[in-house]
Amino acid sequence: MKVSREQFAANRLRILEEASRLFRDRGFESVKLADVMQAAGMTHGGFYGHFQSKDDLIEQTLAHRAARERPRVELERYVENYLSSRHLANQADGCDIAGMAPDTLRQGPVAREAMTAMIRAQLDRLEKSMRNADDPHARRDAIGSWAAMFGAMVLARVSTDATLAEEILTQTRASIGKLTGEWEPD
Amino acid sequence: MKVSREQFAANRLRILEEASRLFRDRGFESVKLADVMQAAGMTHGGFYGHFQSKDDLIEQTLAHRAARERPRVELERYVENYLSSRHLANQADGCDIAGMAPDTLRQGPVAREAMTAMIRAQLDRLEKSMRNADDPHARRDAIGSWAAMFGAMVLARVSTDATLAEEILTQTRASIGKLTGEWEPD
DNA sequence: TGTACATCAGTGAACGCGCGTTCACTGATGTAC
DNA sequence: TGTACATCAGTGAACGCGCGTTCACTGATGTAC
Repeated sequence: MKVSREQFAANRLRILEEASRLFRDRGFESVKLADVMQAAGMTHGGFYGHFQSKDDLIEQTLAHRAARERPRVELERYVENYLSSRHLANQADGCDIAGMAPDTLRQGPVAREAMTAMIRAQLDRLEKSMRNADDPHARRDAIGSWAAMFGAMVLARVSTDATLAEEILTQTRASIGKLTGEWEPD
Repeated sequence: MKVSREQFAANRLRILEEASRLFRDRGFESVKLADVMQAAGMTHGGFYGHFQSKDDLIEQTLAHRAARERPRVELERYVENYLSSRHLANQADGCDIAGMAPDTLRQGPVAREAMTAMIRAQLDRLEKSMRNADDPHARRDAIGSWAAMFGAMVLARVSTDATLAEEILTQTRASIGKLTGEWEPD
């Protein structure tokens, strides 16, 4: 049965949002189109009214999330939240880059282009949030901190050892603190 | 045609090594068993004489590489090589963790257990290589540095923008230099 | 040391499952008059 | 403002391709005598 124009547009957004959550949680490969459509409250046949293929969905999901406006952050709190047990466990609602960049490594140029835009935006955003934002070293500190945050989250999520995972998060937090000199100097 | 016992053992090792290179380069999913067997100089049918399944191959490949003896490193040079354009481009011969941890995120507990062992060994190795190895902060610096190195390599490899990729590597290198105080203090 | 035979590693064709994709159909939307 | 009809978003069964897995077969290995 046909739906209204507004409902059609809403359905498309719903698919993109549910896909984004599922992809972050379980990766592009193991998430089936039927899973996405079911999560969006439809059956799988309707998928091709919205997207050309699964690859197209992956690309559009990344582009959709990349285009999202994001608020300016307060750096210290952002780092704390990012490197928290809550974020470790909550992949579906967590960082798009931590959740999808590992899978995007194996995707084609279009998907990787969208992910590159997300990374670029994230680095710019962090740089502007640095206490020393006008300092020529702000960019270095932003990149170094972000690489460590992202890396720590991926390593901690791979780990089957909860103690090791927590240690990676905690020590990376301390390490960024030392790097940026923003808290707990030693 | 049957082969000698020695040849059989050699073939198994050859499969594991070729699988490791292919998996690092292209990931677990897109590498087909036929690709692995062809790289090892055999046809795909012989695979099941060595392994129970593709998942079994993935697990044994990780365990095989995790069991490898690794030389003590000279940290400064190790970081330079790790965060180099050469390592960026050369995935097949590069770091096992950078090459396979992103894919292992989506694997079962056995594979993730083997990857966890690799991460643990790598952190211990780096900690012992720190200039301040006896300092209580050595572990923090090792974890912070490694998270940044691993994260930077994955982010740079996802990037379709070569300039951004190089910037991530260079700035992360500088950032680790500042963190560990081992070179180029500012 | 040589011969006969059982074993079994590797071959390559064939199978079959999972999942992306297609398609005939339904019935609500929205337009023409 | 109401009615008739064309459009088309969504349904769910069916299709078919790719690739992991199986299997009958081959011929070299290695053991028994």
